[in-house]
Parts: sequence; C-alpha cells; structure tokens
Amino acid sequence: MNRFNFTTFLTSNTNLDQVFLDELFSNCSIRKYAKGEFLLRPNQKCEHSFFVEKGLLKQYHIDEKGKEHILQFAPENWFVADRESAYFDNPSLYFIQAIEDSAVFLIDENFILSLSASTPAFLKFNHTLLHNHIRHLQKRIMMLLSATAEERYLNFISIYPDLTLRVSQIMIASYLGITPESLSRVRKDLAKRNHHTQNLS
Amino acid sequence: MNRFNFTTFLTSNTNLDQVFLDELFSNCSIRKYAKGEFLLRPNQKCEHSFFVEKGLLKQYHIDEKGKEHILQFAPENWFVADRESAYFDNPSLYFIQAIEDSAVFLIDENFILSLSASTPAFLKFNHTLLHNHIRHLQKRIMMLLSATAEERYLNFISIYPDLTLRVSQIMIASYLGITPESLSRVRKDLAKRNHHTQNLS
DNA sequence: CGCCGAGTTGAACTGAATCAAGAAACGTGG
DNA sequence: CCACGTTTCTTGATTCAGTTCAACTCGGCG
Repeated sequence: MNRFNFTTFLTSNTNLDQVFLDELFSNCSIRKYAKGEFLLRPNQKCEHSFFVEKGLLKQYHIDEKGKEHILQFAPENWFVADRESAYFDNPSLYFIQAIEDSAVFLIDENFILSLSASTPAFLKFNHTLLHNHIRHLQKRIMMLLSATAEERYLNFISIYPDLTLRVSQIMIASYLGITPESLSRVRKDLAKRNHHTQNLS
Repeated sequence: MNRFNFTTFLTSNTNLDQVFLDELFSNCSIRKYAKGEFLLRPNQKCEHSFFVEKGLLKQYHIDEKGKEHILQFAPENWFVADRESAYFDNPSLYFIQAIEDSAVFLIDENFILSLSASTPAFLKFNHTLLHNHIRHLQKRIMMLLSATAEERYLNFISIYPDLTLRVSQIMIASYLGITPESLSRVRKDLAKRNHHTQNLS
C-alpha cells in the first residue's frame, strides 16, 4: 500500500475505499520540482490541481509596478491551482513556484469533476475543500481590511508557525501586504516587549 | 412557467430541464426582506444559500474596534451564504443584511449537495459558481495588497457601476478598506482631473 | 421647522513606505 | 575550507498616503 501524505490526507478526511483510491492514483502523476522551478507562469493555462506531497510552493502575482504579491503559500498537504485558468478560458495571472525542493501530485480538473459525479463521498470532500478555501480567503480579506501590520504578523505566526521559519521575511511581508522593512521593525518591537514581560515575571 | 431572475439565471448558465427546475423550485422558498432586516447575524448558523432575486444585500463583519467591514455586496442574481457556518460547525462571524427591500430565494445547502450528486449538469454549474467566487476573492486580495485608495475606487466603479449609485459612500469606503473621508477626497480629485481633461478636448 | 445622517472640507497627526547604508547569513566556486 | 559575491535583514532619516477629529453644508423627513 502506498504511504503518501496524499493517501493519509484522503483517507483521514473521507471514507473512500481502496478501489477508489487505486483509481484516483492511477489518474494522478507525481512530479518533483527543484527549488526555484515554476509549476505555472502567467498566460499559461493551468490544467490541473496540485497537491503538495512534500516541500513548499508559493502562488504570486507581479503587478504593473513590478512588485510581487503572494496570494498563498502551499506547504505539505495543501492544494493549489489556478482556478481562474482551470475553470474559465482566461490564461493564468499567477506564478506558482517551488520555494523548496518539492514533490507534487498533479490532478486533472476534469477528472475531479468526473469523480465527483460518480462518487458522492468524493463530491462531499471536494465541496468541503472548496468551501474551506473560500473561508480562508474571506478571513484574509477581513485581515487586510482591518488589521495593522503588527496584527497581521501576529495572526500569520499563529496560523503558520512552521512557515515563519521556512520562508524569508521578504515573502512573509509580501503575503501580509507590508514592506520587509516594516516587518523587520514590527518584529523588533515585539521582541523588545517580550523581553520586558519576561523580566517582570 | 415562472419568470424569476433565478429561472433565467439557471437556464442561461446550464442545460437543466424543466423537470429538474420544478424539483429545485419546490425545494426553495422565496422570502421578502425589508430594508435594514437581517438575514443572518453573528453566532447564528446559516442553513442555506441565498439567491438575490431582487434588491441588495451586504455581508459584513464588526471587528473588535467596533468598525464595520463589508465582505461583499449582493445585488440581483448574486448568491451569498456564510460558507463557514454552512459547512463547518462554527457559527457565523458575519452579518447579512438587506440594504434595499429585497426578495431572496433560500436554498438548503444539503439540497445543493444532493442535487449535485444526482445531476451532473448541476454539479458542473455549482462548481463553476464556487470557482468563480474563489476567483473573485483572489482578485479582491490582490487589490487590497497592491492598490492605492484611488486605484481601488476606480476598480470598484468599473466592476460595479450600478452599485456606485445604489450604495452610500460610507459602505463603499468600508468595502474598499478606506475611510469615508478619504473616499470623498479621492472622488474630489478625480472630478477635478476629469474637468481638466474635458476642457482640453 | 428642526433634526439627523450623509457627504465635504480643513488641519494635525501617524503608521507605514521609501531611500539609503551597513551588518549578517548564505551558497558557490576556487 | 576559505573567500567572494549575493541576498536578506536591520536600522536610521525622511516623506507621504491615509486617518482622525472637528466643523460645516446639504437634503430628506417626521
């Protein structure tokens, strides 16, 4: 029996049986990407969803002013895809790039649709994933609408404590919508305040 | 035959037949909400999706500082739901409120799932809706990450020319993540510049 | 008529961006 | 394994977009 993260992810979130999993895996390919390699570039069409088995990806956009804005990080057990290009005719606006050496499952979008039609448990699973994604994006919007630089950073490290160590501050700043210099100052301030409270205890 | 916007929306985006539509409508109810009425409040559980047949809704959050942040407007032919409470156990974080007298279809989320399982065309339709929603949220995040107050406003009026007239500036500002005062100044600046270009032509 | 919320305008303030320069960490090739 | 160049991170000085607070206008409505 295969012992991928992907298998564990599927079996622990659904009650899909082995026959189903075998069919799913026979329609997926796994590919390795070296750090820095691109899985998708703007104006390409994104044919599949990516499941990150190992490593770390980022999805980002370069705006007219040449600045990079990170839409999301995708560490182990995350899905990424460019929904825009997968479901509509539009070519992608985003880069998807490996920021660590990574192993990724490629899943055809049409295959997901046909599995959903044939297997109610998978349909439910896929819907939950999509709704989870929506929920996540909504939280991010609220954060960008209401939180200061410090609040955004504190929120980030509480949600992604591991990423804080794996990702450069430049990228974290880009994800938070602040400059790297500001992030550095925020961290300095927090460290100073933490020292104080530790000394008082 | 019923002549709702909802019917037109469904038939023009899918090839669902009349039998199907009859079943769908027999499982939906339509309700009217007066301006100011709430469809959902925080800590309630949102049982269904709403399709706006007529009128205008807003979905928003009140943060710890007491400020209102609008997640989305929903005019005619839009769906709104609190995915978070519909699909997970968490009670809602958001208000959904009518800002005009409105007529709204209520669609049970479980019913959507069962229709998706039984009707491939509806499955496809629903997936497209969800992906469209994701695409929309992603665009909004890029906007909040990269655009100035003026760029956000110009983007807003280009996407929602009608809403610009139906919605108070206070709400537009809240949607854009700026203060009403700033929005007023942005508009003043734009008007001044437009006059100049008009005089030059 | 008087009230109230929406919108405008001004003045002062501020959080974060920008620009610039130096220090630390990193990796790559000799 | 060290030396070098490159990138990341830090820190400071300055600027700026947008906020805050306050006063005032306008239009609708009981």
